[in-house]
Amino acid sequence: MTLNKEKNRAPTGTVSRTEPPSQLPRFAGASVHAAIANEIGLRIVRGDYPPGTVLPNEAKWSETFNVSRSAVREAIKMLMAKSLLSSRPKVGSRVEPREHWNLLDRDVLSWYAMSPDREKFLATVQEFRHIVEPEAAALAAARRTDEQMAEISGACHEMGTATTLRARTAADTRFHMAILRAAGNDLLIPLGVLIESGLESLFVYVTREVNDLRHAQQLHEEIERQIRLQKPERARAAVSKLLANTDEIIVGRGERPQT
Amino acid sequence: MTLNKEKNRAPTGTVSRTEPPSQLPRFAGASVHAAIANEIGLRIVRGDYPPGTVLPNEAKWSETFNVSRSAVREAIKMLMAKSLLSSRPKVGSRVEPREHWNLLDRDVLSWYAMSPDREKFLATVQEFRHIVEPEAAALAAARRTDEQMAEISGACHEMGTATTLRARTAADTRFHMAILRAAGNDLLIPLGVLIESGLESLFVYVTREVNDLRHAQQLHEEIERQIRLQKPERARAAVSKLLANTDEIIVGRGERPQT
DNA sequence: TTTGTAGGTTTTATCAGACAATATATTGAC
DNA sequence: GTCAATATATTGTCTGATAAAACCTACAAA
Repeated sequence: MTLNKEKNRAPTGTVSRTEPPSQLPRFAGASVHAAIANEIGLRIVRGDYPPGTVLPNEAKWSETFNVSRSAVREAIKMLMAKSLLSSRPKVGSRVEPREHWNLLDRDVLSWYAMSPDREKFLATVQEFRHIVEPEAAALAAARRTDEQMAEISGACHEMGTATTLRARTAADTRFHMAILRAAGNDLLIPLGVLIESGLESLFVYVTREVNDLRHAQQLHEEIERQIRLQKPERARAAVSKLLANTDEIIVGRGERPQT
Repeated sequence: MTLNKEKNRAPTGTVSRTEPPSQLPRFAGASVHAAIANEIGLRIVRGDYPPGTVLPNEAKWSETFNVSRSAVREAIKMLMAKSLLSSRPKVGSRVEPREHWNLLDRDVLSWYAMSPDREKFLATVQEFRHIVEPEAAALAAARRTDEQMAEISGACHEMGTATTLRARTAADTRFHMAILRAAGNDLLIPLGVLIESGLESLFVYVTREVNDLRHAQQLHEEIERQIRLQKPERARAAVSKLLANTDEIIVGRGERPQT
């Protein structure tokens, strides 16, 4: 679990036992390079290294985390793949301007959600949902297959019968993702991570009142119904209504998060 | 430029001069690992290795491309960062289901655009633009700063005065990206790659008639005007109209591409 | 003074070969 | 047949060396 294996790591000559432990946050089963990518990525998104800045070089990371250069390199390659970095010989790894970042990437999004301006982040995600989801629902109403409809209805029903808030949120996520899939445009699929991230943030923020839950459930069922009846316009409107309801919850309680 | 440097690559004992050259497509200045990531990524998106398939192992790639294992590993890490792959010891690198792919990534998108179903790809991109851009224009009309407006107007004007089709397309791209930026939602920015990709595909497909160009220019100017006048509803409508016009061009001439 | 050019230096890029960790496959015991 | 121990193949990590690229410096020439 902990890094710094202290294996056969005896420097030639003197044995310096003064090097700092430098814990690298690790999740179970996650590789070292993944942990490093997470750590550096988080620091970049968080703003520790503003765009244009040159990161510490490989050797430096290698010694601060007590890992090999190759592990660091692989981590850096991952961040390059997400356009957070670009690196060239002699010049080092430079943080790219934020316009280049792939904000819709799952990891980048999660780092964003962890950064100080979490609240602004949630608002941005919510607004984005307003832009995309009503239209997606309309398309879903027009093109859904029976199989896709079953998935939507199933998730909606699970939402209603879920006993824990966590289970409800999970079903909620499935519901909205199923709609995206039913819309029949492949490019909508990656946006599922936004819904996931948004609902998860919401989950942390609020514990809803029973009345809120009842009302929200009705709004969801209305969406399900209109997609089932294949009414694009009404499905679009129903989603807009649901999102407006979520907006209220956010502005109403976002002030006092319960983290 | 060419790979296979044939340096001090003399195997112990016999010298086998029978190994195939195995050219790896390289761009000027691109590193080996980047070239490998491109090649493997393209093959995956193209469908050579369907989701669920296990890729050849590191050693195999290493010898087919005549590069070191580390170069291959770094390439694979990049593809993992885009969720095209996941890999575990003993089992190998397995292609992830397509729902996991980050389709909105610049590279993945470009691989998609190179794959056989290019036409379907273009249609999907175009439809996605219908979903997002009208709303983005409405937001831009409501929130643009004077500086952002100058950028939009500038690009629009350049479109009108461009002498080559390529220059026009470049200005066109800038125009739409500027609108996305002016909309004031950071999550819209990464969608710029879609516009880029879509217009570029379009560029390959059609050489427009002069009348088409004149009409398209008017439609763009109408968008510019409504954003300048800060009329969200009219801006939204103007973008829808432009996209509908583009649709016609695609269905009208998409049948006979001029590649 | 300015300009060009040749080295020197720092950093990433690539290579090679070893060992560790892990998940599957195989074998053996009961 | 079931379960546990062992073998095996593949990625993960480490080390240390060399190559290539880009910036910096010093110096020479116009």
